[in-house]
Amino acid sequence: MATRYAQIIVDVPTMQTNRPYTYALPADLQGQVQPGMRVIVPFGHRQVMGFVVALTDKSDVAAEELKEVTTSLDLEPVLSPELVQLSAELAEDIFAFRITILQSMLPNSLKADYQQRLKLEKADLSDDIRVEYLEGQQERDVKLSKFTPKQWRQLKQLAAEGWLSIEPIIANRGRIKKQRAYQLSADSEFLEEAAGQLRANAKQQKHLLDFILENQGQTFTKKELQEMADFSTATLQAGVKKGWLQATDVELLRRPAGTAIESGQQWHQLNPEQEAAYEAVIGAAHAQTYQPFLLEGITGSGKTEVYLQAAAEVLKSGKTVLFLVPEIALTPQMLERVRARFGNKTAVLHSGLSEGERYDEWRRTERGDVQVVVGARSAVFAPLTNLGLIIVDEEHETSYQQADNPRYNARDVALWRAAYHDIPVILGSATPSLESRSRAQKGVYQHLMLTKRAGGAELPKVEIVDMKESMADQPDTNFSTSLRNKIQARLDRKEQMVLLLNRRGYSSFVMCRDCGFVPRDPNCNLAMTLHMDTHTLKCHYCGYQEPIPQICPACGSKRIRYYGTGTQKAEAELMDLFPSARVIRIDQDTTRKKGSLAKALQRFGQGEADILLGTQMVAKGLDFPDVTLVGVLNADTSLGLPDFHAAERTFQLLTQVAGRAGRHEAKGEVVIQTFNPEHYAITYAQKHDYEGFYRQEMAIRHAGQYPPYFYTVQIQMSAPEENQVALQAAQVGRWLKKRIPNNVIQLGPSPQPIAKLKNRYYFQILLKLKDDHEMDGFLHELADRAQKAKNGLQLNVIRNPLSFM
DNA sequence: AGCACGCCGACT
DNA sequence: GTCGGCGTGCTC
Repeated sequence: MATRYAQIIVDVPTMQTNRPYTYALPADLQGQVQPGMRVIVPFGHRQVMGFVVALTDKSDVAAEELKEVTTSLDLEPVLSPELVQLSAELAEDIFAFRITILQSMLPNSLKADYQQRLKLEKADLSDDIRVEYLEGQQERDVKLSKFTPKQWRQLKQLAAEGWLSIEPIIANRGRIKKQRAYQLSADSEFLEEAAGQLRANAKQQKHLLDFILENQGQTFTKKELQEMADFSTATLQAGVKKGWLQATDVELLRRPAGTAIESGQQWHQLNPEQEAAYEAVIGAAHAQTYQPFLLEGITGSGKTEVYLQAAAEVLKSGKTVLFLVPEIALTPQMLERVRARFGNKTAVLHSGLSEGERYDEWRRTERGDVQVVVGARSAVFAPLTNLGLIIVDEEHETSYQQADNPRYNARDVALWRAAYHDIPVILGSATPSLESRSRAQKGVYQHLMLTKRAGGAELPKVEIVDMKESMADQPDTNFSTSLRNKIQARLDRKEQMVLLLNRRGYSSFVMCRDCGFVPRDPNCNLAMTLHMDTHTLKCHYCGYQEPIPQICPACGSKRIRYYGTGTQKAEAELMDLFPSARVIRIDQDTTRKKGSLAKALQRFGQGEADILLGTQMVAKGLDFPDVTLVGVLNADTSLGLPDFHAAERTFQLLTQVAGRAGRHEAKGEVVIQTFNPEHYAITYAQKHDYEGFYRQEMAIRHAGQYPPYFYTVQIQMSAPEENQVALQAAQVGRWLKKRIPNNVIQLGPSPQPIAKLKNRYYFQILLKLKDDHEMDGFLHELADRAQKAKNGLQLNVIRNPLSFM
């Protein structure tokens, strides 16, 4: 088939260019360029990178208007036909630019790096210009942002006059790490002959020849050769000269640290419930049918064992497995468990990797060296072909939806990919999202239940402490009498504890007792959080910080007090109450450094501390056998958020953290401190009753016309000027109102709960729809029009947002 | 995103 | 008269 034209998505993320452009393929690229490859094309007045998304043999653009593809960046496609197709549908679905999706499917190392190569052409160019632009060199590569437009104008002028040349350079950002290697000759005759001719005292060379004869035809890196036989560089070079071996470069794959690569660890016997779940999944896998399963299993019921055994079975048939976990649960413990089963066949893709490591893991996957990919959100685009099973652990986690553009939800992408490959997908959770649970109810997903804890361990007893009473008795402490006693008992028995406080920092805000002044940050207008270690007030949204005021800036009073409690303050109080206790604190502030979280958890796991105190991080995916007490210092933080998800999030968090206690022989106990002891999210968590919570919350969602009874679309608008957004949001609101059918509910425009962020003001309109896509046409039109809006207005359309902050 | 085209103010 | 300010529109 003649493939003279290529449809190309260019690397220009704007509304107007969000479609394929047709290019002619020069003769030498025909048959070479394939869909899924990156190419360089002339676009407007410059060269840009683009993705080939299709090849055609005729064009609907007049031939004289067509330009030719300049060159190809790849010899093999970097994206499979599956991912190319996915990019189109996903872009449409989440109102994102297709180029942005295509880029996020690849590791950063494969992103185009645009540079300009400046080259001196006439030696007598004036010195100050040479210093300014070339740093005195003959040739220099610089990014466009290196100089101002005015400087570029001058450079172009100089180029036009022939002083220097400017040539665009587009390259991959990442470099493949190469290492010197040697391929040994396989010509026995030639080698024997060479051996015969050696001088008697050429010991080293004799040694080398013997080695080559033993390992004919194989390739070793230089490092390997030197480790095995201690050949000197000179000896090897002599060998190369004589043709005994050949020097080449091999790709060096950087392996992330922490690899116990011993596959085939002992498998656990499945209990009847696990067995049933396993069989259902395997049945669908063998039948090669698309089937989503909701695996609802209480904490400690052995969901992971079901995942791993189903995965193993699928691997046996030669297919591959994609295993998604929330970033926060991607702990060394978890990876260890997977690697122990699948060893070298595993690739890990997560944000803790360096760019190079990430690229290498991606390439191992792409080349077919691995059969299992474990990773967080972005791993859903792993270049696995021949998929046999997809697993989404903790499917309710909101971190599966990316917080900024493109706002894809990895769980939904996983479902898409499973449908594409006609394979099963397991959505697992102890506390499924209402959306998934209700789909299971309707039979869209097959519902699988695990109701028993592995090894017969019991669910921990949960005590609720009313903090209104505790505070009345002893207003100065965050630790109720009950919790204090239980902590002391654990310390006496040398058992471990986990304490959850869902707020980092020292206290939540600072207020003047006399005039009520609360310091707010100038960018977001939010109350700032106190950080005692650095003696600053910080905004947790934009990172702004300033020193703690000694006197009130508003009234001059010295009576400035701290309200609310963060992890820092709780830690201080803990040390005060239990001076002998060894405490490890984990939150964003203590674990910012790569690997520090892993280290902290490892220390706790080895019993180097009694108490693990932290934010949400302590609730997810950790499994420490010796933890017999879990304390939630304040269960209300997430309950009070202005978001209809608040109860769901609170219930999920409490259930999860409660599950950390008594996972093994030791019996566990949980204490939940709260100002809302009667709230159903808390009482159902106390009873470990997901189904009860589900029924009640569904009734509330039904009454309020919220998901999962309705789909939602959030139209988010922002601008640097408050009255500008307000004005334009009102305009958008009127525009929509005229167009929505009467079964669609429109709320707003209204200021967002966090109305100012990073010097921009936010407004939103919320649409509630029965049919997810019925407004798509208007919404695309709206996004298109907004692009042309003035006064710095930005408009985002967010389908089914998981948070309204 | 760039860059040209095009229409109004302060300068050799 | 012209240089250059940045609003508008297009890129196969």
